[in-house]
Amino acid sequence: MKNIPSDKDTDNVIVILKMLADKTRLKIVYSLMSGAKCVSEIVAEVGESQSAISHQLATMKVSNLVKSERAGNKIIYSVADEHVNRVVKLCLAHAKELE
Amino acid sequence: MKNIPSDKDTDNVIVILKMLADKTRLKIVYSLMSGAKCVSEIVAEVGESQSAISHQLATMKVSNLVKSERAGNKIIYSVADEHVNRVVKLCLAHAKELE
DNA sequence: TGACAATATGAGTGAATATTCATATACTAT
DNA sequence: ATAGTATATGAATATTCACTCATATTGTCA
Repeated sequence: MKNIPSDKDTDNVIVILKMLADKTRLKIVYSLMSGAKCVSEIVAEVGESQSAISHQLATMKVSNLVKSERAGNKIIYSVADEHVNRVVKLCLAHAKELE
Repeated sequence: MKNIPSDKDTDNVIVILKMLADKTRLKIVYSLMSGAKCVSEIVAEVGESQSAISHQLATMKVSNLVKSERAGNKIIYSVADEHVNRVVKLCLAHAKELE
């Protein structure tokens, strides 16, 4: 790396990496990669408590990994940024090669 | 995501993401992305203590992010896997878009 | 061999954070 | 209004982990 990234860029990189580097949050992203879902659907797919999922969704939203929108009774979450999908897929390719 | 990744793949994804999601380790990778370097050079570039860098290099080696080779008095570290470079670059592209 | 340089490592401490539990808020339908 | 469903949130706890300090190891050179 010739041009060392700025501290600001570095901090932003760390935000997205830290968000994805947790099993619960990564599974949430897996779940949302096949389409937007409400919280209870995510809870069912990921298999953690409603509270744990809700807490994580809140931090992921603050970190701009997901966005949300109300639909009546429910809140629909979706992946906020195509980069998130690409990072996950790239890491999965890496993981496959380790097999 | 139609095919949910296996637990094993997921764990491996988390390993690489967790390794990169730390400022000291990310700076080490930045440093090594411009070429292999000995520990004291990395210490000088990253600006953390020799002990801190050495500890981190050890964990990064166990996690297969870097590899090392002795050259006389010194130990030369380098990035172990092209995926590492690509993940970092992709995240940097993401960071730039946030500006 | 002895002094020095480069790197590694073990123990201890402090900070960050993921989950649980209990409860609050917001919307729907009767 | 009331009950019920969906989601959010505050506090407390437990765990993880990055750094420091002190010291050990390994190699070089005179």
